[in-house]
Amino acid sequence: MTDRPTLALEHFLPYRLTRLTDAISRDFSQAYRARLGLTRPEWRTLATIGQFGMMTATEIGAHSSMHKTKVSRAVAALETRRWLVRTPDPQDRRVERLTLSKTGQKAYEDMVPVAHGFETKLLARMKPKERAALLEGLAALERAVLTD
Amino acid sequence: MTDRPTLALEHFLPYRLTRLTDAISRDFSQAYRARLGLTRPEWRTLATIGQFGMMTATEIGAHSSMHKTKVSRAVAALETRRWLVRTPDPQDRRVERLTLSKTGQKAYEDMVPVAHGFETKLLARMKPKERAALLEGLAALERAVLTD
DNA sequence: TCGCCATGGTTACGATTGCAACCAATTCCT
DNA sequence: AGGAATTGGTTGCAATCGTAACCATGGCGA
Repeated sequence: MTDRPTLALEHFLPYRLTRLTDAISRDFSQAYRARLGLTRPEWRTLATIGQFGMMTATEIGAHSSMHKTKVSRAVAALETRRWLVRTPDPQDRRVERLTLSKTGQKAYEDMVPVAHGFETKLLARMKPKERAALLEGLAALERAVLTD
Repeated sequence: MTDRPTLALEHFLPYRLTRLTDAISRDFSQAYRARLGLTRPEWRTLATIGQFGMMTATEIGAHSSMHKTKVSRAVAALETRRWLVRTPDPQDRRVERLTLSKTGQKAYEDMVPVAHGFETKLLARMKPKERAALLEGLAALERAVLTD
């Protein structure tokens, strides 16, 4: 009996991940898109500068896993919105030092509890043991995928 | 001491998921894109029909979590490639019954071990306990997110 | 110092995407 | 029976995205 080979899509790890990720980040983006009118790259840029303070565009890309064109456009959009200020680096005139404006900082501080709330509410729907398993498994997968 | 609120992006679940998913499905899509010249929606469509046999476009969308326009375009592409055949449903003339052609079936059968191999190799980089944790955690997250 | 490669960042372009509008066939309601 | 709402599927359009090309500046070796 040579069965035809089959693949159960619903058990296939890459598929499961994309489906989960699509659903979750769609839900989450609604939480801030409606409230702040931000696109996802803009949100990430805001989150990264908010977390680290002054940064360059390249650093933002490295830390938020975004392509540099995405960062460039997101920075431009946030600048138009006056949430972000560029100042040229006196040491190296290729570089722009990016910081949040007062308004941008305020927006960031408003956003943080929304993000935490979203995550908490999501994890609250799982049992403590499942939650622990998820976090352990994700950390291990990150080690397996994102390194070396 | 009222600290400013901060969010550590690298610990934030939606971000971790998108980063992992991006990396993994980029790697995987290279495995078949190079070999078969398929886009991701086309791959999913092939995988879904291959798994279930005859299907309608709507069913493919439901089972593979794809928007109907994506399915429609993927089906058209696979049809052009002659990997897929449409036959009108005699009961309901709105519906197209979609099946793989012999060539399409062959491509599917070639693809299945590649997919399994990819997944196995990925999971092999984790310890058995981590692997178990990941699968348990993902299942729980699916329950939490994709239902009700 | 001069030429060459590397780096920071932007832009042009083609491809992909989702939304909404649409067509055709069917079902529902009265 | 006959119009209204639903469903299966396709297409037009605007927005988004990644690749590659590009510009400007800086670093480095001879």
